[in-house]
Amino acid sequence: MPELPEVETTRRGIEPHLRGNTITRLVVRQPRLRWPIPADLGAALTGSAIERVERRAKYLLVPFAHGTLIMHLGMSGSLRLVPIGQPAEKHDHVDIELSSGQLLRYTDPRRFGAILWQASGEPGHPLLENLGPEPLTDAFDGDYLFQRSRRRNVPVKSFLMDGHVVVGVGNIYANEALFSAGIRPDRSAGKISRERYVRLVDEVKRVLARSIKQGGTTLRNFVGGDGKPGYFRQQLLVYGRGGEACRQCEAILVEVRLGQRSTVYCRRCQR
DNA sequence: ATAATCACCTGCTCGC
DNA sequence: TGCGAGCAGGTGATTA
Repeated sequence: MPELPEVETTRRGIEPHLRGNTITRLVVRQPRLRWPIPADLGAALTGSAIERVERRAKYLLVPFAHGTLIMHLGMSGSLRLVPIGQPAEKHDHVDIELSSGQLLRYTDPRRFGAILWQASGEPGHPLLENLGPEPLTDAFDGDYLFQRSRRRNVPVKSFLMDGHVVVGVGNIYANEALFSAGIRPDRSAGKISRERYVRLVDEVKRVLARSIKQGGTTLRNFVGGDGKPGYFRQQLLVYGRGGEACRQCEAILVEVRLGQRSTVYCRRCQR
C-alpha cells in the first residue's frame, strides 16, 4: 500500500491525535517484523510525551529528547487510531497506548515493515543515512538528476526508484511520472538529456503532490476504522492498465518487468 | 562502485 | 471447490 503519498497522508492523519499525548503502554504481540522490534522499546516509550510526527522518505519518525521512534509500513502496513480496549485482529502486531484513551495500532500482514528506536547521542541511524533528497524539495531538480545519472546504465525507472538518488518514488508513481514525461522506462539513465530530466522531475513532483492532496492511492482511513479508499487510483494513467488503451493515444499499453517490478508504458507516447 | 538477484512474509487471483 | 503458481504498493543484503 504505502508509497510516499500514503505515508504522508498517514502522518498528517495521526499527528493531531498523538500530539500532546503521553505514551502509557506499549503492547507488542508480534515482534518479528523486517527486523525485530527492540525488546526495550516499551521502556523507552512509556511515559514519554509526543510533540510531533515527522517523515523522512517513507519512514515516520516520532522524536523525543532521549531518542526517536522509527516506523516503516513496508508493503502492507498501516497505522490507525482506535479506542483502548478494542480487540486486536490477526495482523495487529503493535499498539501504542495513549493518555487520550486511544491507541495507535500498527497492522501489517506481510511484516515487511519496521518499528525501531534510535537513541539520542548515537550516530545517525544507518537506514536514514545516505538517503537521497526528498522529491518535493528544491534540492530535487533536473540538474541534480541529470548529474547523478551520468555513466549510469540502469533503466531510468530503476534509477528513479533508487532511494540513494531520490526517496519516495515507488513503483506506482515511477510508472506514472515516466508516462507523463514521455520517457520509456527501460531507457538507460545515463543517456537521457538534461532537458528531459527537468521534465521528469516536474512530473514526479506533480504526480506526488496531486496524490497527497487526494489522500493517496489506496490508503484506508487511519482514524475511524471504516476504510475509506484513497481517491487517486481512478486517475492513474498507466499503472495497473497493461493491455488497456493509452488515455492519450489509444495504443495498447504494454506491461514488462524491470528490476522485478511490473512496468507499464505506452510505446507511442514514451520514447 | 554498479548492476542484478535474492530475501523477508501473507493474501489474493488466476488457470487447471 | 481445491490447489499450485505467480504476483503485490518496499528495500536491505548478497552476489558477480
